[in-house]
Amino acid sequence: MEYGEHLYHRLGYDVGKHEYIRQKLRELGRLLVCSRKTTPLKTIQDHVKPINFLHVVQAVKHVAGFDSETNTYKCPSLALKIGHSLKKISMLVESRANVQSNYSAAKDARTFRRVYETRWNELISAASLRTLQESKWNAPQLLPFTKDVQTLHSYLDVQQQEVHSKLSADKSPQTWSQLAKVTLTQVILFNRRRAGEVSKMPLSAYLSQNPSDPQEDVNIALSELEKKLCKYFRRIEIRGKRGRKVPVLLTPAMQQALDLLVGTRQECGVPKENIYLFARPSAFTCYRGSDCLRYFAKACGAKNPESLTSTKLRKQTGTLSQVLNLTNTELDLLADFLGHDIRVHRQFYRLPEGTLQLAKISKLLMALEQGRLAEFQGKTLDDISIDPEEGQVTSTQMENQTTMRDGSNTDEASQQGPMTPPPAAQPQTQRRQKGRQPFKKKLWEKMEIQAVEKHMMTFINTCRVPRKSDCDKCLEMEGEALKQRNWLAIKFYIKNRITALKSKIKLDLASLQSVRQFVQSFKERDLPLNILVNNAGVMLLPEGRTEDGFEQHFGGVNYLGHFLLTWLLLDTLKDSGKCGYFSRVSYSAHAAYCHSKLAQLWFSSHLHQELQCGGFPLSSCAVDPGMVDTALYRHLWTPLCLAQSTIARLLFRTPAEGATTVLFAALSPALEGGKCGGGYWANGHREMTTPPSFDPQLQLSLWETSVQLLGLQ
DNA sequence: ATGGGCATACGGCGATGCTG
DNA sequence: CAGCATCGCCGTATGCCCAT
Repeated sequence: MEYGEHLYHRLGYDVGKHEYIRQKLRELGRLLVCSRKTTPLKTIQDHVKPINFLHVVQAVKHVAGFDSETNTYKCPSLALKIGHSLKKISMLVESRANVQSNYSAAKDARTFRRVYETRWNELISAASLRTLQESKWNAPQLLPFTKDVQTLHSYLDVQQQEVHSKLSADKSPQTWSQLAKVTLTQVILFNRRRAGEVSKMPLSAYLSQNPSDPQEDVNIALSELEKKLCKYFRRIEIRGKRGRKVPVLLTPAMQQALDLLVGTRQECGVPKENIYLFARPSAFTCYRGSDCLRYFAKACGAKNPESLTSTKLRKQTGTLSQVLNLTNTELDLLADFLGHDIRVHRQFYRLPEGTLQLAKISKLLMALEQGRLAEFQGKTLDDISIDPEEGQVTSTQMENQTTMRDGSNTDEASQQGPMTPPPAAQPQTQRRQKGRQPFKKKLWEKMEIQAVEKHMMTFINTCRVPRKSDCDKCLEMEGEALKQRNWLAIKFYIKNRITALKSKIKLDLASLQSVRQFVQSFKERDLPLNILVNNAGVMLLPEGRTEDGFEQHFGGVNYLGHFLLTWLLLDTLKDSGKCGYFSRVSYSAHAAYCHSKLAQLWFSSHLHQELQCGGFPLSSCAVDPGMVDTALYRHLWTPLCLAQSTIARLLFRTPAEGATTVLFAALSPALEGGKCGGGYWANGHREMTTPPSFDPQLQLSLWETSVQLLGLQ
């Protein structure tokens, strides 16, 4: 209940949002019902206690129809939404407990949230999101045929004229509603607005529209062309998503129809109290745009009416195909461009959606025109303002029409906010190139660096970029020293430190010097080392020697490099207590590769024995990840490469699968204490290897040879 | 009534620009 | 060139709303 109240206080001012609140509560209700049936949880409060976390996960999975076999949900979004709600609730519970000085309860709620944050993704959202993704793969987007859209347009035009004259003669509610529906559909289609928004357009919005442009300052910024367009179309503004103002353009034909509709409302039995422009006679509601659109899509005889009703497609093609007589391919091209520019715009300009759409299309059309736009600008202005509605646009007129859309769009765009790019075509593209602001560079003072290091050293050492909250915390604690910086500066500083660090600790196993350097810089950082996975490797390299003069497979990447690395790091490993040393063994017909792997196996085995004798808390084992499809095979010849890429999916394991065995060996508690170490692991369990790999004598001699070759001890 | 879409904010990270 | 600062693109989380 409290949750509902909370929502109500936030959103309750708007009756339209009550449905949203109800919906949230219903979701929780379902969860609760399910929990009571399948788990010991009885109240919603129980759901935000950390002890019950796993029960909650169970219940959510159940209510969302989780299928453990396929790892998918029947309704993934429900699971996600419940998660969000639970998080909110835990916060409410915490604040309530705090107000009541019930600190243990508050702590419980906090703990729950922490558990939630770390585990929810893994247990619930990951699978949900994947389910959602997958369902999208399987449902290819339906694109409407250009022709269908055009059919619909002309059908609507005809209908409108017919019903219009009919209504003029016979003022019956039926005819009125027909005209209302037709016009509604036209408006939606032409403006590619959300059907819901247009349907709910209030009568007052239409009546109060001001034909003379009310915004003088905007007017000045417009070109002649754009001014004319403003006069040609009438624009009214309605409340769209998030209460934003959304413009709706009306063509003269629509205006006529609407005028008639408004004029005959009373005669046709529309109640005065009905506030909607597209009202239902003898009711207080309005027609629903989606219904009308669907109906006319069917009625107009389009080949593919379903795709016409789809929001997405209507959005892009509605206006375009009416104004431009585009062929199918051209339209596809447009869509491509649009798809790309959407993101660019959205991220850079952060425009409200309505504006964005207009700006997007204008930019896209400009790109299409490649600067030819200027030639046509103004020249054919009169043509455009006279009959863009005819629908029969000749090919030579196409550019002109384009100009027109551009004009009207930028008109809208420039009205919406200061962030909108200027209407002119050319500057817009160039601006992006040189868009970077000049900045002042402030050297990081010693004092500042110390202050940051004091708190953020762990981030630097572990190569993790701190989050906003981390940076804020640091700022708070070192407010005095860091008053010149903001959180972003700290983040960037640390990020740069990390990149610098990374470039220093690059490791090339083929170069023994690089290995030594790496170990030195690693030791300087004074970090613990618990697990060492020697996993790099190349195979089927062309004949060659490393810079130290060894054969590539054996001397470099696959064996000696690892040997040296492990040798040098052994101290750190021993200090850090526990260690798994792993060498991978992959099957391969190629001799050199095979031998180097065998060498690793021997080394691994011998190392383990040494470690056991010395009584160190370390173990070492060899792992075969199987034939993993990675860059390991990149040295295969090209034809083989091709074959590999297609066959790979059948034969090889995915990298993730291959990693499983390695991870198992690295993390499994079964390997602690070294009793089980030294073995050879494959497919998640211990396997025996071929006899030569366990010949102690051979192992020892390899060991000694390696030590000699590297000049150790 | 209910599942899903969509916009947005935020965070991560490689690439890249700018300045001393 | 090193070191600071940004950009550009992507993915995830979240809140609101729509379409059926």
